[in-house]
Amino acid sequence: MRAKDENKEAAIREQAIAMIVAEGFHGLSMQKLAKAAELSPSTIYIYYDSREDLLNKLFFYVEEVFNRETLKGFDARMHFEEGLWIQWKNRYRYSKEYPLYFLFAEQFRNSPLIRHKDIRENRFRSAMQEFVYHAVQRGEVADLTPEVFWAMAYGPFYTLLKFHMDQSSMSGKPFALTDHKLKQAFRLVLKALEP
Amino acid sequence: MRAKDENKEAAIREQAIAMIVAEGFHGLSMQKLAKAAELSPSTIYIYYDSREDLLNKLFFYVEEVFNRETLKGFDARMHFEEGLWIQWKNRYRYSKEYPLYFLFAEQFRNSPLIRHKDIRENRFRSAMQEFVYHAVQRGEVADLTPEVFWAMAYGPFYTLLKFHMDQSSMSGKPFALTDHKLKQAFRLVLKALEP
DNA sequence: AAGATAAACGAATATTCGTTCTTTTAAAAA
DNA sequence: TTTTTAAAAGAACGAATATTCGTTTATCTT
Repeated sequence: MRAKDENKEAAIREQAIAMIVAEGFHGLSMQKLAKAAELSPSTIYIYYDSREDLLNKLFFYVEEVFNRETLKGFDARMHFEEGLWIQWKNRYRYSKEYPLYFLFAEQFRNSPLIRHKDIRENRFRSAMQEFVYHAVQRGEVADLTPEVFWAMAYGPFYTLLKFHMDQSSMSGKPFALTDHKLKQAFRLVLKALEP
Repeated sequence: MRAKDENKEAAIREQAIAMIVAEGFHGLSMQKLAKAAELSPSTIYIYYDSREDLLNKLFFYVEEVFNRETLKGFDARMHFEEGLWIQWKNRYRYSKEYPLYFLFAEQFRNSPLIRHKDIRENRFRSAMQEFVYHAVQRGEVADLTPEVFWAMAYGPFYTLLKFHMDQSSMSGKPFALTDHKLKQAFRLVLKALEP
């Protein structure tokens, strides 16, 4: 029997993500995708049951890469400052290495597609919860509702990151996120979160 | 001549926003919209040149309401703590009074549609810039890059608000944003931003 | 080398899309 | 009341949509 060409699955995935980032969900048609990935429309259906199945699998794949990259060098028993900083750096690095994945996930997260599934639970890892729990025990960080903590610890970071990715300009020139600005914001967040 | 029924324009607008929030941009078809607004597809084209024109006008309308609501009771010469708190409360109130508008705008903002236009500039009002400038002069707040300031001042707020709107659950039960949690987060933000 | 099997293809399917055409209707102007 | 004019309707348009069908092709097994 003829062997599956695994390159094709990756080609479909990468082209689909690129198309969605460039033109949105309605910009992804199976025929245009087939043309971009240089294969027949029907071939897509060998790897994915349907358009909806494709979208779901794209999201799960991207989320998997995100989780892997985000946990690199991270340990739940780290001191708070070190652990949170690693999280920031990992997420920042992820957005630079996989910018299309990042933009795709943001688009997905803000679309109603996600509401029809129950994907959101996994977003916040139990490793992070454990990390925060121990840091609170050690008196390294204020004891807050999980959502308030998350909002303080990551809200500023993601706001900066999205400015950067969208090349938003608050005044004149487009914003570029530097290591210095990232560290500066991090210090402010630490200040807010000290017990 | 026959008079325009202005109710129709509003009906089209509200139904379109509801459809987009419920099913995404590709969930908005002119024929389904016509059915939902109880009129003929061709009637839509009396009020809007095309589907794209409709989407643009929806966004501008929603942004206009947002700006109006957000500036209520706000003055650029207010003291920093009072002014920023009014901004938080106004935006919170807006999200409660116009939840569909809020969700629509979030979806629009994270889609590539917005990249094809140049809408984003207006997002951050000059009134806000003036407000921050004076507060810095008076030594009420740290002097930061606009983007870093914005990320600190609004990042946590919007993260909380989106948890609330999406009914995300970080742990067990769905999150509900209370006045108390809002005030708590606000105090933490003030702490981070003090000079 | 021959046969088997699934990958891959490209054309064809029915449906839905945005938009326009033609006709009817209602209200303002005469 | 008659005329005029644009609002509103609904059927119809071609183009594009997701998916499937029948056939061909490549590679593994025998």
